[in-house]
Amino acid sequence: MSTVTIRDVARRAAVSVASASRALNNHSSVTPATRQRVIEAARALDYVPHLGARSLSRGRSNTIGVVLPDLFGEFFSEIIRGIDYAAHRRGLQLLLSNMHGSADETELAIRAMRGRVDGLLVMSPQVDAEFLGRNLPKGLPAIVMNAAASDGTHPTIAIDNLAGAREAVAHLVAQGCKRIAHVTGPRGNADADARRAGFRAAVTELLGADAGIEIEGDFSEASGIDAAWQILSQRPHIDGVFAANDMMAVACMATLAEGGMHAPDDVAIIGFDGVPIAQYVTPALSTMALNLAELGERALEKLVAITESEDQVEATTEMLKPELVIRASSRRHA
Amino acid sequence: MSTVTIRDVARRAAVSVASASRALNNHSSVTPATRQRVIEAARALDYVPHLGARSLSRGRSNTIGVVLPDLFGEFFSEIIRGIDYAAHRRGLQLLLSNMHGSADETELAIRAMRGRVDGLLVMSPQVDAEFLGRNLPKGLPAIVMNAAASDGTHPTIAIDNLAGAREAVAHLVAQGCKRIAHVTGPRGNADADARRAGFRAAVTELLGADAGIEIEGDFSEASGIDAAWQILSQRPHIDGVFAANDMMAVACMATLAEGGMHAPDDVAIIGFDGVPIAQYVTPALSTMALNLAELGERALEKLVAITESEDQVEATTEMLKPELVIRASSRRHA
DNA sequence: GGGGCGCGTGTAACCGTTTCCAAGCGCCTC
DNA sequence: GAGGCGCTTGGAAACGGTTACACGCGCCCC
Repeated sequence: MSTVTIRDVARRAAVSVASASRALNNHSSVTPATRQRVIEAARALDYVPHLGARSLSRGRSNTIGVVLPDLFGEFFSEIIRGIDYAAHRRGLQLLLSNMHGSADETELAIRAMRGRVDGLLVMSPQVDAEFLGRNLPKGLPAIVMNAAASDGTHPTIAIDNLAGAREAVAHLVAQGCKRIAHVTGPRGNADADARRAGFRAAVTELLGADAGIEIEGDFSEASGIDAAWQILSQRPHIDGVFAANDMMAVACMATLAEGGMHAPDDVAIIGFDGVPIAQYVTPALSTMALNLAELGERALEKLVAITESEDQVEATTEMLKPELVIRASSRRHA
Repeated sequence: MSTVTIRDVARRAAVSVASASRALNNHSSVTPATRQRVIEAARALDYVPHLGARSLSRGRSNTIGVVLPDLFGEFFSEIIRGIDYAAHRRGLQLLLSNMHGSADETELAIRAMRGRVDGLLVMSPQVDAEFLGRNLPKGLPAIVMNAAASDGTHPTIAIDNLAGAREAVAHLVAQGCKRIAHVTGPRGNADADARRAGFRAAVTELLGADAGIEIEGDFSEASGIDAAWQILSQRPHIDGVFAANDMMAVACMATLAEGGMHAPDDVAIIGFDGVPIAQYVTPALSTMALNLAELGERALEKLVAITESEDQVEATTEMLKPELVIRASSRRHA
């Protein structure tokens, strides 16, 4: 074991551990001579401070915890990238936790963070505000990303799913679609539910309630394929598809093409999220684009801000608005 | 602060901290009655153990550190997913570090792990074995993923880039390609260098040295686009492209199509890595597929194995062989 | 020339757990 | 009835750092 402690360093430099600690941490009031001796001793022994011990005594760890519902796919990897980028700039480490879609595990994951992180970034679209309020440790700064609703005590950064979904539908209608299918996300998922609600509202308003049909999906590639088969068998024919995420949109579009329905001429298709893959499929996928890396980055910055400010933080809610990106998959030659 | 410690619990249950600790950890020899009292007290106070303190006194953290060169793109997110999957199964946490492509940061990242992790997973294709040998803490179990060469003391899991590149070229030749371009990865990157070497060897052997040209890339989307412009301006025309990763292949293929060179008829294209996106582009991209999630998973399992076994571990090297996946982008109607 | 002040250093307490060791206690056995 | 054993419990020492506090010393200033 690289089990050389600060005591060894102190002994070799012939000073007390206090001085050694001070010298190594660039603290005030250490003679240049002592500092030099200590640093040399540390180098000679190849001393590396034990960060666990340090954080125990300092009361802070320079680490922030990230609790995500999953690690699968570009959606989350983009968010992590944004978080990491901001964390790196501030010299913070990331402790990652994945609750694999279950509320029990969310609770577990959150508890496992106690005493190891200075703050928490929680994204958990399937638990509600009440749950978070009950489980988030009292004194630990936390940012809730994209929750069903704010619990009223933690700042929140959420995606404006409702507005996004409405805009997606409006776009399809503007392209001339008369009968639109919505491939939904899983029930109970806050994002999915909000997108569904936006779809319903917009369709009812613009075309009448009968013009919209919902096909149950779960954000997965497989469910996008299933949805395509259902669409192919629909009568009268569907001429517009709004999928609750890009992954389903991509898979659905490819499968529809196999079945003879080609975008954009036979059917206009739009997704949600704006993950990188969307621009490489053929035809390129229209989408309600989110800057997920920025979402992660902003969440971390916000967390740092409340960590550093002493005074009570107010539970503000920031909204991230999706941006309509029109590509070939929904562009009608009108 | 949720600053209730085990002392508070002990006091409320009217036992010593020792007994409290034993009760909470399901230790041997605590009366059911005491255990009950302690557990109730803990619940009443909403006690959550301070894991930093625990790991200090226990000498293990139930956390493993992951040092990656980057967090960008599907390549790494797939690896992380695999690691997470295996870690989750064993109740381990993940401390993530990103060295942003620099050797200095690698050193920093590794040092920042001391005292917080029980083992290390290091992937760092741009540093050599000597560097790792110098920087990896002596007593800390570590697995090197995909390094230039083993440092002889740490077990290694590496990708068989050489064989993969040869197979890719052989496939293009079998499709009738006579003049093949290789869009390379960045120099100094072990994976990139090995793929380049494999390309050279295979081209020379199968078509003669003149049949191959190398176009410098850096694994990024942008460099795939640049490469396409160079290919479009080549005389005589290139009829096969082997890109050092899928991202460049995808971007290159799309740009070539804009310039009038369509795969697979005008040019056969194959990538490397087998990231998910490859199957959704049009035409679907042929690739040398790696099961990256499995790579991550195996690395973690191996790490756990050496962590648990007392005896000296031998520095074995495991090879992950890429698998040729033929899709439309390289399938000639021949 | 003595009191005070500032500087550098050391001693020891502390962070929150776990765990070694010793001690109390009841019961069985010889 | 005493010795011993096993079970439960508590005190205290770790783990490896940081830091409050005290202390010695040289200097300046009145």
